Amino acid sequence: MGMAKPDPHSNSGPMPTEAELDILQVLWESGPLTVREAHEALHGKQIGYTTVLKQMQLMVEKGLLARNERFRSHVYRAAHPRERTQERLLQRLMQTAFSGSAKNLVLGALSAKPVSKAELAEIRKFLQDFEEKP
Amino acid sequence: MGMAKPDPHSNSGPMPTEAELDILQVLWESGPLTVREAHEALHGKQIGYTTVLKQMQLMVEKGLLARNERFRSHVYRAAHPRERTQERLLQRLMQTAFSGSAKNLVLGALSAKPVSKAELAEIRKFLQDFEEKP
DNA sequence: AAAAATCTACGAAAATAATCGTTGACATAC
DNA sequence: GTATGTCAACGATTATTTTCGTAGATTTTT
Repeated sequence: MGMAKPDPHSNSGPMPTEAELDILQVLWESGPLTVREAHEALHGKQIGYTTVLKQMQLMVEKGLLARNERFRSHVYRAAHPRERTQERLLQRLMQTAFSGSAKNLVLGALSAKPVSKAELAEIRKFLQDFEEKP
Repeated sequence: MGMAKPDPHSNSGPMPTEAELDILQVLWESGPLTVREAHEALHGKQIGYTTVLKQMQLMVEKGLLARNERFRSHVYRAAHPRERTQERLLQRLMQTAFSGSAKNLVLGALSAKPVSKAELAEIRKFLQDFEEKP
């Protein structure tokens, strides 16, 4: 029998798409926002206001965002904490591109972009805590 | 002025999609294959033969695969080494989900899946080499 | 050599993602 | 209170991805 692979999809809710991640990103960074505010935060992307609106409405249906309709301008927030979503995306990438190897993913990430000394130190500290309590 | 962000898209060729990665995966692992062989390697996915064929043909057009037509059954191979593609995918994920922070991505990966002691050791060794020559 | 199997090529459908215009409700400014 | 601006809702369009059926060429089996 083969090992059962962890399936990041089957967990609650769908994966965010590329465009959806742009929106989640600003919500994670700024906290709850109206559509207008989110649209402004995304102005670099050259996206129409109604596009962002529609996208955010769909994301509510998908369970990616939650919204408060108490005010005339609805206020949207990410339905899940950043870390949880990041983790699921990593699981998927680990499966689809790294054959499930966390080690290779980590090494790849370290090669993909220069990391500052301070950050390297943090990573090593984390590794240490990690080995101490298995 | 803001920093110019590295754009993993602008590099040569498009990013592989989800289904395309399944195919690349088997080619990276097994070396060059015919469509039939690739299809068999993918039998767990319940995909039709012509689907895989078409997919691989499109991937040649996109520059993701190369093929040798010398034989009746064309032989396909990945156009780029695994590491290169992995790196580009990581760059993208780092941008879209981690605000560009390699450190957070690495820490996330370490949390996302338990890593064996041996692998942790490898990672630490890599980190060490890394700090020595900056 | 006829029949069956195995390929590629091609077209097009189905599914998913991203985009925006228009409308009507409501609010604010005049 | 009429005009102007802002908003959510909805429908539709376009682009991209995934899927497969069918046809025609070539090889293999009988």
